[in-house]
Amino acid sequence: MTTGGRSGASRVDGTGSSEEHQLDLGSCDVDIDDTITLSNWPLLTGFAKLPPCVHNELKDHFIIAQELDGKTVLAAINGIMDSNAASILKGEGVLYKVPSRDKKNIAFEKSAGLLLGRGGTITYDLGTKKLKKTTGITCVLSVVHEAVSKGVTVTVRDVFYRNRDVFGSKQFTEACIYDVCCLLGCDKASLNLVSFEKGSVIGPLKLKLTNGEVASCSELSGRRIPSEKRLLEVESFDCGDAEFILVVEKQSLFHHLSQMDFHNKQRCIMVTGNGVPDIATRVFLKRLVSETKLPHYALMDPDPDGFMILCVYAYGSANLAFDISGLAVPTLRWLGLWVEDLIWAGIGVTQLKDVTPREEKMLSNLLGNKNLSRFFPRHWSVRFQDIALRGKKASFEILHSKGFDFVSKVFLPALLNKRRNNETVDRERNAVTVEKSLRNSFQKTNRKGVTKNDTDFPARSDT
DNA sequence: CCCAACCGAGGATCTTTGAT
DNA sequence: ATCAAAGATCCTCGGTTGGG
Repeated sequence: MTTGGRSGASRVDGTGSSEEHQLDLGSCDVDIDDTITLSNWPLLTGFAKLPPCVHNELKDHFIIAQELDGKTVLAAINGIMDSNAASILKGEGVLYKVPSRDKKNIAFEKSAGLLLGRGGTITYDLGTKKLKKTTGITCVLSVVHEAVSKGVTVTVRDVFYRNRDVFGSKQFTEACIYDVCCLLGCDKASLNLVSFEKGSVIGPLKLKLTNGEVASCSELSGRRIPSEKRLLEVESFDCGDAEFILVVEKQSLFHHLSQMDFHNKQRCIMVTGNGVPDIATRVFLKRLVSETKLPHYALMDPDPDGFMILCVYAYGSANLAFDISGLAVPTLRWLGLWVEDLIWAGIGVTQLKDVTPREEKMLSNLLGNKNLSRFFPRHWSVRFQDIALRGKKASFEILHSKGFDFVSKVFLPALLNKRRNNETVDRERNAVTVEKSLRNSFQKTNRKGVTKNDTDFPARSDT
């Protein structure tokens, strides 16, 4: 841990609008201007929360969702409803003052990911424009009150179907739920709201539960990552002989690798969120990383969606900026796939696909987000910009043209070795070299108009 | 084909500001 | 005080992933 050197830093103004903010941590012994790594981030029980001193400093300036027990949630809801009842008796209507989740109210803090500022507040009342949201929030509060009182958990879907006419759509239901989280200052799990179990995990990992039972993740097709609420029942992780954690973008690759027994052969714990990860997967990964201290890598396609998903894992999402209960993993390393890996594997650049207008926009937004992009490792920026400039994307599926077991038996083991050997190399210099070699290879390819088959890629050992 | 998660874009609507 | 333009905010829609 490092101290100080920040005493003169300007403080966040509380409006949530400061882009170049730095926090004065005073006596706090974690300098949050440095990347908080696993070695300087104290281990905590339960969810991998921020260190208390950092949490205390941030909570004055940002909305930080906390785990609340049922009693506190009920008391908060009762308080809000009492206040509304008094307001109605006075002839005024129902109203909620909710911290604005608008993107302009979101700042980026390196140690925690994206954060929701305390500055903006939206008042939802019975006016024509706000009526729908006000009704929606009331319905969510009603369902949550009942669920917490009875000690049962409900899904977003349950909330939607109970008041279908009010909500109209699932997206709107979700927005109302997130507003209630901001209103009460807690996470979704504290409201006894659970999501569909979306993520999966496989590998030599055992989950030790609070009731003494042990759940193994080494089964053939892996194990569903439990909801945030049920994750509380996991007391500790036993990672056995695992050497690293591998985050896989999509289910197809996860399924393929697990079928090929990749996790056992490479001694790794594989996690997937099936595309954009849900909250449970992000909480699970954060906790796994914090408690096992294993190196952690991400396998994402070199396309705008892959970049977006990578950023959601590493920095969090704007939509859930209020909930930083272990959602961002800023220490995540992008293992691949990179375009030069395809060339290395003997795949021609002519096989790359065009980036669609939607993806173009997504990429320019990622790169244009100064709040976030200045924290990208340089080699990420180079590769993001490269895709944007070239207008071409790739995916792991291209590698299947080399045979179905090529990825798991030849390509990924070679890629892991390559990256491990490069880990000590100056990454900045590496990125520049990569940039130059990419330009050269593509220029050659364009000149010749044919596929370029270089490389130092190892010959297949099997056929 | 519909569902469940997530995301961003953009049109619609409301509010604020400034000119007259 | 009125009106138009600009800015802010809300919310629907459509995109990704995968499952049943």
